[in-house]
Amino acid sequence: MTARRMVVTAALPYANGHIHIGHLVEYIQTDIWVRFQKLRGHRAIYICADDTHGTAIMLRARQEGRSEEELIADMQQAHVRDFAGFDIHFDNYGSTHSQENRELCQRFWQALREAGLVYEKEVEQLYDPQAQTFLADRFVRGTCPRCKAPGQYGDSCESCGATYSPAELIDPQSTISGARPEPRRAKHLFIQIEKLHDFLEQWTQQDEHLQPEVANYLKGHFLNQPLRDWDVSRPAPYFGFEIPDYPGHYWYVWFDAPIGYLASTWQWCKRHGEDFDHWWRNPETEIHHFIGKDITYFHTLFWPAMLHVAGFNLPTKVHIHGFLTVGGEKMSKSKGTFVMASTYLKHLDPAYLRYYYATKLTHKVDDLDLNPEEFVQRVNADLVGKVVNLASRTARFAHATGLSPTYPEDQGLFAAGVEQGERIAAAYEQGNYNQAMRLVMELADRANAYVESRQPWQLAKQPDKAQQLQDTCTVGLNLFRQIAVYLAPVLPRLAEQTGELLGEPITRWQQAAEPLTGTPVARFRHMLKRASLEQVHAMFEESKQAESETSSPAGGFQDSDEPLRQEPLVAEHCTFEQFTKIDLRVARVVAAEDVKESKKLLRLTLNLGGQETRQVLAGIKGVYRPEELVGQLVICCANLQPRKMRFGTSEGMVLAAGPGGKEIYLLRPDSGAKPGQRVH
RNA sequence: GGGCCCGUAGCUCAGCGGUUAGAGCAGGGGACUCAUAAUCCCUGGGUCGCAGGUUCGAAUCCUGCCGGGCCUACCA
Repeated sequence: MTARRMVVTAALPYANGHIHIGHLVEYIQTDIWVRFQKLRGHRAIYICADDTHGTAIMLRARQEGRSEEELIADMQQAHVRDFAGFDIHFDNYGSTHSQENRELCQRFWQALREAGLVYEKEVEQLYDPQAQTFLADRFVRGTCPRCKAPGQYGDSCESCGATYSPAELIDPQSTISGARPEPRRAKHLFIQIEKLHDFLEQWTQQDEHLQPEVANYLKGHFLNQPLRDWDVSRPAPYFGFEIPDYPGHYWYVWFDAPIGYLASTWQWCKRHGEDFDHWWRNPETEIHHFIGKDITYFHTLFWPAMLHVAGFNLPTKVHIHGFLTVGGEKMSKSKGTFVMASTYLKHLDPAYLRYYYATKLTHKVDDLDLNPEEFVQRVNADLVGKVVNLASRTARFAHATGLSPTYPEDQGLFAAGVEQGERIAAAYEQGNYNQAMRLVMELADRANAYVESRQPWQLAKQPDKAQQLQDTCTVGLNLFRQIAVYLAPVLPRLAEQTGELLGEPITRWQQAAEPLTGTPVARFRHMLKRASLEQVHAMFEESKQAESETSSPAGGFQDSDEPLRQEPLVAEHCTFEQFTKIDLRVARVVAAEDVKESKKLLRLTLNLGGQETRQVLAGIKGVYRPEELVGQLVICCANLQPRKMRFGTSEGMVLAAGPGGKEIYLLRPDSGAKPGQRVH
């Protein structure tokens, strides 16, 4: 087997937030892959960095009254600590705000210029005169020009799905300062990526650089039409690298972020006396990117295009994974399932999560579900019950004697395990960790059955069976060690403990094929505690509390100012007269049904007392089920102009708070209120 | 609106054109007691979302429908 050389990367975490268990899917997946490759004797380096540039960082630093550099340094420290807590080992963890990255950006830029792909164009963008910055679409909120829903983002309406430009919003507001943004024209630089269309068509569709579903997606969605030019510059103020030949403008964060992969590799090369070109400009070197499906576009179109033009290695493979759900649902801050890495570590062993993710990860883009009951049960049944138990039930008997001088007859179990090892390795290589874990557990099952059949606890009672006892334990411990080698990429600590128990560190895959004999066995020590559902729930509980504490104090309740930043207070007063024009009434939901064709709507029939009813189409399907609403009292606007919608006419609206999506909270009157009563 | 993915036992999933559809866990019965109430043996359970089509043969390929998730680029 010739040693391969590979650069392996995980996506660069953004320096605007902490690492959570969703992020960890990727970092653990990548860590397992790199550890596996190293164990197999290949030269693989795990490269990552903090992604530090962009408007969001600039604004946050401003808000916290410190420099961007301070902010990103702190965040990097936190990230590195979180990763280390999960045994995620990077060969180099850099930052996109590094000298190496600046130089490399310059190199890419020059190549793009020389290829004639860069041109200047004037664009109109909203500008916040108070914060003195241009506003990305998501920093602008206003009323949808089509359906008049308030509080919509600058690019599209969550309520009716309309898309538009931020300039078309009614009463737009900056979510940063609350000021009314004004359209301003500014010059930007664009890259004509369409000129590389043929190259990208080829690269994405050939040689399995991408999973088939991803290749299809790109083909059907982007490559079937001209590729739009990519806006890669941002006018000052912006936190990033200023473009040397275009003063006052900065590279857009997505331009310099992937270049950070190279910059971080370069740092590693400098520290180890390696030749950078050897790692990034050499057809023998494999480049593997692990990313989430949300950033597919950047890594499969822009990024190969940039590498191609600048003359660096193209990715050998982009491994794309899905998102984490918890209990079948999106992670939610209010439910406490949005768990930070540091919170997890306070309650549970990192090995649990590494193993659990491994049992769920495949080469596909599918989402991965963390089911709390299954999590506990899997970890306990597989790791504690089957694997660690093997050592636990044999090591004690072998402590006094050590292992037998020659490897005993074992009914071919060890040899079968060696053979299984090739299947396990293939599964790891393909990213089918779930399959690898299943194959390993088969071995553990067989090993436990072996111990059961030899009954070492009976042998121990009979002095004349000492040799049989030693032989049985020698087999049991060697089978255990074989498993520990196969699990080493997932469970590095277990591999270490196994090395200590049997006196030989685990460093090579090949060790699984070389039984240990005649060596001492150390005193057995617990390797892994059992997990409990209570711990998992305690973790969720703390995650809930953490959410409300993150914000600035207001009175004794410490409510977050996040909602206000999302939807700033309306500056203009309304007169009492204006207020009374809105006829708000208590109403009872007398019927509720699903509007099948719609993603969001429920059809509610409201009774306002007596025979007075209103049919209302409410966008609350994602949160409320029809049956739970029937009979409930709500507040409705009774004199709202009826509105024709695709599924019928809506004759009013029910009042609710929250930004939308899963966060919708219906207003309900206190007990005693009667349908038809007016709200004053 | 367009697109991508998924829908197989209670749960998580494997199988993706060829013998009576599999695994782990959960459930039921038994054994054992060395081990972190761990382990071992036996066992019940599925019209492979629905409807058509292609084929000697379909969970597996094609079409449509239903249900779920996600994406929809100058957003990070």
